[in-house]
Amino acid sequence: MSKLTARDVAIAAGVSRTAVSRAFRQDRSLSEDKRNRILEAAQKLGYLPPSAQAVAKLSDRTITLVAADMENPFYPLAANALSQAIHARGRRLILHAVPPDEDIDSVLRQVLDYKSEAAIVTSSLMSSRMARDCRAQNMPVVLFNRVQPDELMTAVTCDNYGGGRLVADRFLGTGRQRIAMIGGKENTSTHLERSRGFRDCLAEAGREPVAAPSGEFSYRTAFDAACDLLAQADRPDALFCVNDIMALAALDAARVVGLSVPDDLAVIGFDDIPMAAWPPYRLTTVRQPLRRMVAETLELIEAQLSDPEVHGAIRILPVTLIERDSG
Amino acid sequence: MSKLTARDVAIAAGVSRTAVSRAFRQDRSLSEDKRNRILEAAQKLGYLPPSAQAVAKLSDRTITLVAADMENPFYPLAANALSQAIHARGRRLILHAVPPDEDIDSVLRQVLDYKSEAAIVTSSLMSSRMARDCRAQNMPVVLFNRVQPDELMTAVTCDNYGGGRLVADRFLGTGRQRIAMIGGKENTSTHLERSRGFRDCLAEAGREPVAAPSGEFSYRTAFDAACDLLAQADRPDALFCVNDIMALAALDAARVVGLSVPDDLAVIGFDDIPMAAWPPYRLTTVRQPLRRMVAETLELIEAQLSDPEVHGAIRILPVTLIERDSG
DNA sequence: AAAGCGCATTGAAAATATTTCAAAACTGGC
DNA sequence: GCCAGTTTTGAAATATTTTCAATGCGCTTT
Repeated sequence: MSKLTARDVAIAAGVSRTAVSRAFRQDRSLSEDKRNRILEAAQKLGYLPPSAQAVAKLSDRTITLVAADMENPFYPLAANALSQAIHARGRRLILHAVPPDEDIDSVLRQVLDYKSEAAIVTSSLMSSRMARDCRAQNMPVVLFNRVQPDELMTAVTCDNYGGGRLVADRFLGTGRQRIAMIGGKENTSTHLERSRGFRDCLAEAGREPVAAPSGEFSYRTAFDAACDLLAQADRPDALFCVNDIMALAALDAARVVGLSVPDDLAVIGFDDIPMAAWPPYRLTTVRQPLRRMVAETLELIEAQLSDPEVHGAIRILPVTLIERDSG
Repeated sequence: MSKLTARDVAIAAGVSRTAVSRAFRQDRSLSEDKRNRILEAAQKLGYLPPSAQAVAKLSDRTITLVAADMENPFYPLAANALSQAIHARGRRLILHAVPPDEDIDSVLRQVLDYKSEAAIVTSSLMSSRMARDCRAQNMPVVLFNRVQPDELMTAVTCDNYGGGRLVADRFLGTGRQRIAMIGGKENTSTHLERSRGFRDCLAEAGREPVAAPSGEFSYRTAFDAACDLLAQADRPDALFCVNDIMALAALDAARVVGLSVPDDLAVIGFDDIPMAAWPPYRLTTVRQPLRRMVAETLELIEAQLSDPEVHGAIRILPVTLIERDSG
């Protein structure tokens, strides 16, 4: 078996040797159609030109994490857990920070150029087109803590819907009368799933939230929203905040207003960040199984690396209600 | 001016074209001596072989942040600020997470291989040898929030020593009698400088800390240390914690013990993380001028990129005492 | 409708880079 | 000092990349 050269690929794809060379550079003078045909043939044969080999060598054993929203402590926490697990498996992690207003697709384009072994995306949604491109280049992509309506997308997430239900259940079980929630950013899957579970469970008991302002996942906005809510005459006596940072803000607001927790007001959060356990808060919250989520994510990546046909797995991991003192 | 080829480098270095090609690969069949001579000549002429160009193109306009210790909220905060500033300048950031027990040198070796434009290092110390290698490859390295006794090292840090003095000054000015501190990890420059400033200023007033346990920069350890300290009969009435996370732990400990802040106990931290301003804490603290530190860091990188001879600048930026309610 | 123009695409040939291979230089025993 | 083995080297062979002229397609102009 002689060594594989560009000529072999050229013959397989029915083009000139020149075209093969061009397909691997950003050279625009090649029709999209032809390039795809060449890349496909090259992949089947396992051919890489020297320059691509140099790049591939760099990216070897490297996993890219695409993350935005590093203001929410859950994400540094997740990044840290992923980083450690990835290092433990003899790989390295590079993190692409997504600027707040930047399109995920443009970042993933970079990631594709870097050709790391795989990408983990914790931020926003990606276009189906980009998902297809990643698959075409054989780069596994796993959405972390996000789901997306795409048959072929792989994702790991906790049971956000079930978590929302757990909270509603608990409020109902402890006889809360005026149940409210503070939501996150409207178009995120975490916000949508958590509040849907919460509302569904309430609805089954013939109830509904008395208020549901948005806290935009931020301390400051949630603090203001909670102050508003608690200043009203018919203030809620139970408050579900769809993440912990907002729940901590709600507890602080309750303190400012002079309410006693959990007697006057029960507060439950979501995530179980370390601060939730701190003495002044002792926040009851829904714990995301971070270690398991990380482990599953890496497993899915391994699975996709060893068999490129594997797609579309969505792993939803169970959550637990951590009962502390706030509700 | 015709295009530069391997032949030109070969002539300049007095070797064959083959040798030039070899110098740029990991090929071992080339004497160390000769390889260095070739690489030097190539650098002077500005020659890169195609495969190296492909790699260089990837790294173009990319700055690497080498960070560990993402548990301390100051570092995600700094990473975020750096990320935004870097993106604003049309570059991108990749972050190499350093596993807790891993050697910074091995990580920097990777960074060198990736050949990004520059590196910012927030974690631990690097060896002089590595610093030399980075300079040899013309990659600027700026230490962020770290200093290191090396003539040629570039660093940006806040005035940790001065900040320590500010705190001591304030405790003395408000008539505190039993002044203590909780330190961080012993061998870090932030811990050393902050506590040295604090101690020096006390010493000038003929005083010294009544206690100075280590909180290891972590909430949990600092909380325990503070509980110990405050349980004693001759408990301190003023406590300097060398970072904010530990100061928040101290405030929580004071609350548990039933002390009133700031009457029974003054607590001052260092960093001014967002949580310090939260209502239940209202922590008085020393603010690091994060935006300016970021701006200076990027300026130093620009300066080094445009003139490789620039080295050894250490920028120490002034800190401010943010007076809130805790001391 | 036909000719003309500009642009994208293509492959042969030229230029360049990489690998192979055999020779030369060096090394460390004897 | 001489030999066997290893490392280092450059000429030649092989591979890749770039250049360049040719082709064809779509659009405008006549």
